[in-house]
Amino acid sequence: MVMYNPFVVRAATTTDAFNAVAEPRRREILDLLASGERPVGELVRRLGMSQPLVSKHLRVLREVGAVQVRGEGRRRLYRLNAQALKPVHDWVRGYERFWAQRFDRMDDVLEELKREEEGDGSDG
Amino acid sequence: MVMYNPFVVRAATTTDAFNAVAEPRRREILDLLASGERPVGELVRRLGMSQPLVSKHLRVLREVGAVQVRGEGRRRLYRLNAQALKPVHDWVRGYERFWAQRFDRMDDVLEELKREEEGDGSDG
DNA sequence: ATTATACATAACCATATGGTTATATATCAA
DNA sequence: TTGATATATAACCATATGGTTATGTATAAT
Repeated sequence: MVMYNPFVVRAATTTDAFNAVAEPRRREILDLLASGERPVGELVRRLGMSQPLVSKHLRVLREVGAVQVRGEGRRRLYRLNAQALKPVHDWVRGYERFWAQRFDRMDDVLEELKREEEGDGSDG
Repeated sequence: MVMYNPFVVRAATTTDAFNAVAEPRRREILDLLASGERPVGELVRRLGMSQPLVSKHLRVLREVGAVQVRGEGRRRLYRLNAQALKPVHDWVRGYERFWAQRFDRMDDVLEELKREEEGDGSDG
């Protein structure tokens, strides 16, 4: 009879690449930085979010290493550090075979289609 | 002078594959289901989490389509539906080139190593 | 020295989240 | 019918999160 401690220190969730990337606006930021180093102000303008919000998201991204900063005058230039996203890539790549498989095994494809047609009927 | 509405209906965050996958225990569940259909009880035993918690996570996974259920007697058999993870795969794949590049451009590799050595020094 | 710009932080708020315990519901066994 | 098993839900709680409006801090411009 295992006891499940309540409220035990919850592992901070924003502290890994998966969570950093879970937030759509952060993905937007990364997508923008993918084309090159950018100052905060430009992100603000191009993404249409408030400056503090952009800064907050950038902080999260910085903390997981997905971006790096460099000060230039009064501006801060952020650049992508894609290495930090590799864990996500690696993990999800493990599932590649599942959608590749569909083209290998015809009967699975048919089963799949049949199921999709029926709907899963599992809600409620 | 754009006004940023406060507290405008926040897009439910658990409602897409990215967020479903951001939670480590949900990844564990998926990883387990990758090897085949499993009843809830087995997930509970193998993962050592409480039954209600597993059910809750399964619900989230179900809602984003990452798993599907099938009732068999009093048990509910869950199986992976990896298709739902494809958006994550597709997105992160866009960044592949960044770590592939490291082997193409030697000077970038060296720069990268130097930076890693120094730490990013961007905190505070 | 003063003002303006660019950005980061702080303080705050409503809501979402992960977890718990207790309970309801459906099936199987006696 | 009664009881046990398997799972889902409800109710609840502490904390994390995304967002806001100030405000602080460093650099540039006057």
